[in-house]
Amino acid sequence: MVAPISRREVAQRQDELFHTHSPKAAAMMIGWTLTCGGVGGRIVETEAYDPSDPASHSFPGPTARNAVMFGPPGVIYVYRSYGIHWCMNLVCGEHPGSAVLIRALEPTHGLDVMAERRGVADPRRLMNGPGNVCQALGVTVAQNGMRVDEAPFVLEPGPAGAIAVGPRIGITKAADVPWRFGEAGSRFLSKPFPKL
DNA sequence: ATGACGATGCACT
DNA sequence: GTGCATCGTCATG
Repeated sequence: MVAPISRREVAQRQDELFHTHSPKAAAMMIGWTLTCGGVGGRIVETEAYDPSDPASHSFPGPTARNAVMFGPPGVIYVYRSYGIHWCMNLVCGEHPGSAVLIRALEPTHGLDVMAERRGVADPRRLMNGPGNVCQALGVTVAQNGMRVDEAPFVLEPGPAGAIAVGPRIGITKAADVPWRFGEAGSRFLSKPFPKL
């Protein structure tokens, strides 16, 4: 066991994260632990979005849906995907309209709860994709705009292995921008990273 | 009022 | 690998 990190240092690291340009923040977040209501795990896959990026929800400017992306950093932006799934981002960056999509977690907390919510038992399938992450954590639009550093959320730094980088998934615009990040070799990724 | 689209996941081949 | 469910959001009339 490692000595627990102080409350003050957590706040310091969070503040740094919240104010880092999203592609760098997305890489920094790998290995951090995210839970909601005591349920969650280690972040192993993220994607960065930025207002200058045609693939970003913030690209067209503020609307009712993306409003929280343009507010203060450190809050959760939740949107509905394909009419079915919820996906969550952490708003963070050097300027408004930047966020990091949480794509996959390695389950560490509340495995039983997640298995029931997801309807699957395999730990590798609990949070392997942004829609599944939200289903496992119980996150919906009801959490849109909530701070990630306050209940029911907990976000704490943690160690990570080598970081893999690649193109983002499921987008057609700016599909070549390498703003997908993950823990290399993790068994909990939504998809493997393309080899170099 | 209406239509096109999508930062997905799952069933199926 | 392909097909598709399903609906909020936004652009248009």
